[in-house]
Amino acid sequence: MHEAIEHAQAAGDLPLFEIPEVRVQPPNNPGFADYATPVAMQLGRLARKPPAEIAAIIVRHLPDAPFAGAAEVAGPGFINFRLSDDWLKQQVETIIAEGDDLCALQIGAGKRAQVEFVSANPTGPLHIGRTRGAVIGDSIARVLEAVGYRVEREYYFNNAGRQMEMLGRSLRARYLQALGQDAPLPEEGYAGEYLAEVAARLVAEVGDAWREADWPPFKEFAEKVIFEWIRASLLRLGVRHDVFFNENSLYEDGSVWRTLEALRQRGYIYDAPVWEGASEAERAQAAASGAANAAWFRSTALGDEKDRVLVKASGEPTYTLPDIAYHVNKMERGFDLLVNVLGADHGTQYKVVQRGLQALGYDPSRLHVIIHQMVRIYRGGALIKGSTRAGDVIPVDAVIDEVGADSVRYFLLARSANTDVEFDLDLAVAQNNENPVYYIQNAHVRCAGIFRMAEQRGFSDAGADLSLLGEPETTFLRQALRLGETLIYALEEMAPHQIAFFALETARLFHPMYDNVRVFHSEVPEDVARARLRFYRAAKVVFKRLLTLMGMSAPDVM
RNA sequence: GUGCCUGUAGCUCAGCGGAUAGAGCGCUUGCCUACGGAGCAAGAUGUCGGGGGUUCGAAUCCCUCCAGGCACGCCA
Repeated sequence: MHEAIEHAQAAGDLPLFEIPEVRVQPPNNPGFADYATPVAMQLGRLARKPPAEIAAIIVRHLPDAPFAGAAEVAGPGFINFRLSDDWLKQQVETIIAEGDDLCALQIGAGKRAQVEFVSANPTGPLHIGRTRGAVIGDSIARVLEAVGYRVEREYYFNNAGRQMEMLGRSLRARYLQALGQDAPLPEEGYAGEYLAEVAARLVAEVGDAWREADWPPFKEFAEKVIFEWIRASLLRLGVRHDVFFNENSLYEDGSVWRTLEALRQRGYIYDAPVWEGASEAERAQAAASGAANAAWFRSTALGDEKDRVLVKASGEPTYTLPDIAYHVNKMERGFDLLVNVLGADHGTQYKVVQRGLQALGYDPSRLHVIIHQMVRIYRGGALIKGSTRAGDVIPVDAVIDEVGADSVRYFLLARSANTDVEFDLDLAVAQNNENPVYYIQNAHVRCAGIFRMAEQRGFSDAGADLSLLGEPETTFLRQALRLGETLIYALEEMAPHQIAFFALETARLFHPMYDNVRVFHSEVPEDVARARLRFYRAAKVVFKRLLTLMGMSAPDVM
């Protein structure tokens, strides 16, 4: 397009002006065209001609391309394109040749990306909200891989601090209870049943030898077992992290304090009992309680509502300081692209980290954050709510047991990260046609079925003449080849749910066609059957690719 | 109260400043002796939360109001 406009300008058909970005995209209504561009209307003012006339000029200057059929002007000035049918039919061979790398792109070739996701502290089993982050993170990682990046999946965790101490103390109580002792759970301890499970395992391993032990060994044992659980749950969903990054290492290598020092040198740190913008009442209260100095981050200088404490009066850093140090660490590791998947409940916290990076002279836009909204679980129409601490959360393992890993992945993926997910267990448990997972997977199963039949009959697709394919097949191919632009869009918008919608649309085109385009039928001549079989080999590749991109299985039978 | 997210068909949700706003489920009416019926065909269904504005053009961008969610700790 760009070329055509330049060419038209060079030929004097259009006046000189700076050419804006040209969008070519499928129209809402596929009846109009395969691809269309409203560029002539955009140019109306710049070129001082009616859009329809501009469109006609551009069309005259369009370069030839093997895949394009005729371009035409329509409506108020749209330029419409059709893909050529011959070219589409030949794409069957391309699709088969590309196989599992179908529509792989080179956008990220030679570049490294890191995706940080899940990052749950090992205080309890993986629950559904974190699982949403797991699915989004792993799916965007798969998109990045598809467009050429080398991707590292990272999990950041903290196994020190007050929460982990509470975990150790809680397990200690459960352990003593398992030994028949009357030990109350600590206040604000972890009350979930799962710790009783951990305690039972501990008793099985050490008997009553730890009866007099303090909380630290209990913490370590709980951490070990819970991490095993979390990793196992993730693995069931096809999620595997390359790096588990321990917050503690940032203390060990001194980078936590170095980060504070760096901020201080840049004038972003001050020591005070209350922040500079505190109200009279807050000051009076602090003075009355004799509060000592804390180290404050002057984040208000970067647009924050209030300054944030980085080091408490006790001398301990808050969670925020190591978090900034961690992101500095990531910035320094030389990735070309950093992605961070967070739940909405961490959205505010993240902004402080972003300002920390900014204060240290980093460009915070190098770090792309996907913030996803909450998952609400319903059973029997009733909302199930709770916290890890209270222990009434459903571990995702139970959900996987009920509906299967593929369904969990699909349901958590097939929504924009910006919207809440209503996960209705009753609905998801019902394995009927309300579940789009089966609709998509069935497309793959049906392709596999054709090849089972072909094998039985000793029929091969070798030497197929693809020109015998018909209009339903080219319609399907037209859709399938949009995978490439779907990947680009998912990448640009950091919106992996696009893949889920694309897969459903593709299956939606497949099933009606399958009914009409039979391979083994008395009225289908052998050479047509051969071409169609070849076509279904490509279709099978398409669905395998789509399901794999979503981290789902591509079964041959269900 | 402040910040972020959301409001689109009966329900769950897509929708990238462009043409007649879409899909799944549900609903209505049909179809099936064929590679897996977890199927197929046809149909009905909309004040895009309300109101202003910008634009040749707004569900999309801006302002405002209403409604819901999340976050606002010297917790992590």
